[in-house]
Amino acid sequence: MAVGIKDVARAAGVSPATVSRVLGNGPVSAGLRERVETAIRLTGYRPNLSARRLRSQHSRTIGLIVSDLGNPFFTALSRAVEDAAYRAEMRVVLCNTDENPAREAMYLRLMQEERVTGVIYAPTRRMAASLGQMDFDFPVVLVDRTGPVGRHDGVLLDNRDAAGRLADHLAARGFRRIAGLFGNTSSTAEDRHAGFVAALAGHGLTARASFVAPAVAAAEEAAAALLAGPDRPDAIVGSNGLILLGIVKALKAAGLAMPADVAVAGFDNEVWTELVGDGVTVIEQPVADIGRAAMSLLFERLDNPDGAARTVMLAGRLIERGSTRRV
Amino acid sequence: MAVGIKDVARAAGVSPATVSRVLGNGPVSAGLRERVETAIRLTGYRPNLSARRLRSQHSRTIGLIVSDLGNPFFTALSRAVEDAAYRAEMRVVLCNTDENPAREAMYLRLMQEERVTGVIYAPTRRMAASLGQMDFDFPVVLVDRTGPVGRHDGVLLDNRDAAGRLADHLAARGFRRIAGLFGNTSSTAEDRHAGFVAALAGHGLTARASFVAPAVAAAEEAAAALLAGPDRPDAIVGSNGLILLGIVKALKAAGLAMPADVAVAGFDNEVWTELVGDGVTVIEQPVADIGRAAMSLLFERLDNPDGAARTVMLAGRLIERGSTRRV
DNA sequence: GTGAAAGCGCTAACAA
DNA sequence: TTGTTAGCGCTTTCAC
Repeated sequence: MAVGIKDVARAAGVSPATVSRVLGNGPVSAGLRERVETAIRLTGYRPNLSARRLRSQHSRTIGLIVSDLGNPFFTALSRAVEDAAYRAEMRVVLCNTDENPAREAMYLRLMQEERVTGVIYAPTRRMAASLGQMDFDFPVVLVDRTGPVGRHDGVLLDNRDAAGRLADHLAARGFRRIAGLFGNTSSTAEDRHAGFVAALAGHGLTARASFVAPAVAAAEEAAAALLAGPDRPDAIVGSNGLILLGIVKALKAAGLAMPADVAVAGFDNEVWTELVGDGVTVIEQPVADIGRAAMSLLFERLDNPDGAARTVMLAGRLIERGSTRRV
Repeated sequence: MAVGIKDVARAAGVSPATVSRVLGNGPVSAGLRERVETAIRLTGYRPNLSARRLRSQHSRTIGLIVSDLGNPFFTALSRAVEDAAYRAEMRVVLCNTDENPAREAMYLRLMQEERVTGVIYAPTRRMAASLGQMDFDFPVVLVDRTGPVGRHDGVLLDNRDAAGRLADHLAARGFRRIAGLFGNTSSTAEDRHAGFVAALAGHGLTARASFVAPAVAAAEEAAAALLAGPDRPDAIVGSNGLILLGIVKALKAAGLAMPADVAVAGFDNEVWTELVGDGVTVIEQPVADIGRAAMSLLFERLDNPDGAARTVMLAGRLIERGSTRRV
């Protein structure tokens, strides 16, 4: 059998409580502490986290529920969150929903059963809608996407502004028949769509926007249709890194050049965007800041459960590259 | 307070044991089962997994320890593992070590404290070496990288063969001054190096190989040095997706064309590889198969703890693209 | 098929 | 500072 705290106590000639105190940095005299520590080493004792959590009634665990770990934005986010958690001596359990509401519901349930301390969560639009009726025993901080107003803390990019800047940039460069492909699962894509449409309208332009599954294949298909159809756009925007990738693939498949035939721009400064052609113009998100901000909000909420919900909004940065050069 | 099994029992007019049986699909009469189920719904009962695990002495949890979630290979792997786990009604806890042995040790310890059922693990070379002395209370299946021989089950790509195929391909295409950049943290990179060197020798060629940190920036730097130095190679190979990316970036920064100035090839069929220039020649790994195989090995090991250690080796697939076209 | 009782490994409350 | 005791929420005997 596994060695427990009692075995250690026996080996050190102390009571289990003393061992527990050593483990938890409680008040123990130096002499006993040392004896216990050697006993721990000798016996190869490993605490049983289930027992500890059950008894102590706190899990020191935060859940991070993201919609797609294949999206580098979320991998980067998870790294930031994990670093912050580690500094606070917390564990993080990482959950990947694949934009699937059923999986979101499952993980949300799991978080309750694990009795996590708090959750950082990027909900699909569909789940965000039901979030209003749900009750959790832990604080939830929304990242990247919004939920019901005033109910949860959140941190987001200023999506309308960023999308507007993208639109302004294209208009300024002389593009006129501008299309946009937006994700159909997130509030974020909606916000980007809204900002995009509004900004183009400000230039007297009408946006041709469609909503697609936020995945490479779906975006590629939609972009291909756009390129093959009548009145081919002279610029296409993608609302996240995956969609942008699909657009670039479709262009390549159609044998069209960027920006000579069609300009391209979008969100997320992924590594490949500076590699294809003369680079793809993108909005870069301050991912690490987003992660840190989410953790801060979570910790503050734990300290002060009854304060008003807060939303932190961060600005994106436009990186101009060859894909939107004036031709 | 949270509602527990006793509250449900009281609400249903049964004993806690009966509720537990309903929860665990134990033998309960249809009538009572229904009463309990409605009581569960009414009370909003959520099981406490810590308590359940403590009492039942099994966690139904498998740990997946990967070296870099920013590497699409591992994101894909985690998806495959999670799917298989889900089908077996198991949870997976996903741990990202960033190729950092200290983090590996931490997560390995955590897995023990969580009393996981088993672990699937991609160790750095450094940790793999110490793995021989370590003892775990659960089976460990190594993926992508080897450990001490005969000690753990494992599933790997046939790395020597795949690297050899890459070398053969380059030699056949007429490249002669061939360099390779290999990761310096994994047995896998070593195997690829060995296969590469051996195959080139078979063509009477000498490989110029260097080992670098398996990350984009480090690879870019090393590739830049290679390109700027005397006797510039006419082909460079990268031992994983991240390194390959660094090489391509360095070429771009140096204003060199692919394959006109330098041919490029490597491992991992990441999306961007078919996008830059006329595409990059790569070895594609059967990631999903690797994940599934790892889970199978794990489950079989749980059934049969004392069988001999097994290693499953899978073949890679060479995808020829423009980056190695004969010029 | 059902309930009563014990106890998983630990920490917290209380006493000394 | 240390030990004794109780009990976290659940599952698993064991009896009936």
